[in-house]
Amino acid sequence: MPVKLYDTFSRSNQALSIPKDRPFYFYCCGPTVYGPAHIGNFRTFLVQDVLRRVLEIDGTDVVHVRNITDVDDKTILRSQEQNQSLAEFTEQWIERFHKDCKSLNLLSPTAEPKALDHIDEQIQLIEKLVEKDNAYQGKDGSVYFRVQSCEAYGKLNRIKQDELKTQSSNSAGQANLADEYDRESISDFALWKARKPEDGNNFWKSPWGEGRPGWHLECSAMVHSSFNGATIDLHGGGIDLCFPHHENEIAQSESAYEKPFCTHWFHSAHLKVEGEKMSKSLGNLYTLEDLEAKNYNLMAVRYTLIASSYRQPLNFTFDSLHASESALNKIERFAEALLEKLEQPVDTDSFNHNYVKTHAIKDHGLLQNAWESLCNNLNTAACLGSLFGVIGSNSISKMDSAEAEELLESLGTILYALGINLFTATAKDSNIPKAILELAEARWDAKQNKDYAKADALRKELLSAGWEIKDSSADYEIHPID
RNA sequence: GGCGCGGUCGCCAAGUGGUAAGGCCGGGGACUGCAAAUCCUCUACCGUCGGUUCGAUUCCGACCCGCGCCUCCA
Repeated sequence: MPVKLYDTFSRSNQALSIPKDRPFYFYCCGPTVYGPAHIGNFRTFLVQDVLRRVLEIDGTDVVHVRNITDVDDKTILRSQEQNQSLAEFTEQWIERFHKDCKSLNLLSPTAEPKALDHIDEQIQLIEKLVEKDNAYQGKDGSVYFRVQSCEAYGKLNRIKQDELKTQSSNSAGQANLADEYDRESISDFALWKARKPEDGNNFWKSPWGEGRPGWHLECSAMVHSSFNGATIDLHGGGIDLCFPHHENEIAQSESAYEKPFCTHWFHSAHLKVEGEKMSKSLGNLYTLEDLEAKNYNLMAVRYTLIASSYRQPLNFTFDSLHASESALNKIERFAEALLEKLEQPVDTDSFNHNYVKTHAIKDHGLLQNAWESLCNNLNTAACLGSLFGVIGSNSISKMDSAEAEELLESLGTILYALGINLFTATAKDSNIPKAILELAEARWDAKQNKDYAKADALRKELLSAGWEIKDSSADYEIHPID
């Protein structure tokens, strides 16, 4: 089934063209590693991850490259503040990023090139651009891309060059004026940034003197080297990268190599938190660590971040996290019921291993609609809607073992596409004070002895101490009240 | 000013030219000593005004409101 995706370039839904003679080339702009990634960053990476999974289930061999930007103003500045070498500094955040990716169940990219490992290619690219007169060295020693030399500049964002220049006159453009004198045109952007004192030891040699690569250039060079100079099939990133970053990538690559840079463009919308734009000052730049500290299941975080349209801004709220937890729970009950239908019942612990994977199935059975929704521009909301429709239809009550097995495979495939593992919520390991444990134990004893008055009194006492008791038939649990 | 997105039940959110999926919350019920959990069950005419049409929430136009990018940013 063809996978359709909204293509930013053509501004329309397009069936992705899958090459027949080679894998599908998918490049994503990855993180700049100057600190922990926040959930907004992860939204983009998660959406890309789901797309990749859908393609793979569909039988497409995907080469997924996601770079790491390990040199820029922020990484340099922060490393110096920490008295660390740039490499030392970025290494810790790369590790942290990998850890976070793992806990969100993101598949590892096929390759993860780092900008600093590709300085040579970047210099070669600049040389090419200088040679072809697409670039020049400015008065400050930096090398700039001559936007005027690229007729097609602006085609991704549908911006006209003459409009770009006039932008300096409006409020948004004011900041641009600062270093206008260094370059020919306000819209020219840096390919190579000349060394400055504040860069410390962080500079590299180039034909234009010491300095460091510009951000836009890094991606062009890494795309080129990662895919051996081929035109790539899909390029992804947050919507904010659409301009100027991706526009600049196109300009650099197409000017230098004289062939189309990329066929489809894939941008995901941003995240708000509790209705507000994420920002440090508002204290709402949540990291996974923050959410874990609040005892949220990271699978619910994943669910929240992928459950609605990736093209729409998403308002991340704690309400939505709770809703996701409940929804996940509902899916778990459904899976559990299916597992019980099997002739040789499988316990929930092995569910993910046995079923959440790429089954080689053509027919998704009851979940065919759910699957088709995913293929239709990654419509995860409709997919989940179909899934819950099946869950609510009570269709499993009459199922035999074989039918349950089949549905489990379909379910597992859909969950794999979404990257959702079930039954991952770990018992919240609160440190329960001894006194509370004793009270709870006393209450349980009273209940067993049918001394309900005493049991209820103890429950109340526990409640006022901030602890809640939940009974099952054979046991009880103690939870702190939020 | 330029480019772009959106306004659907209390919240979140799909969708279609023929009278609107789903999730959460809430109400009712079952079950349970109670509570929790679980299960069953209930609730919308789609921003405003025009137009096209046999018929529009879905197409077109205007307007109102909200938002993003145009500067580092997933």
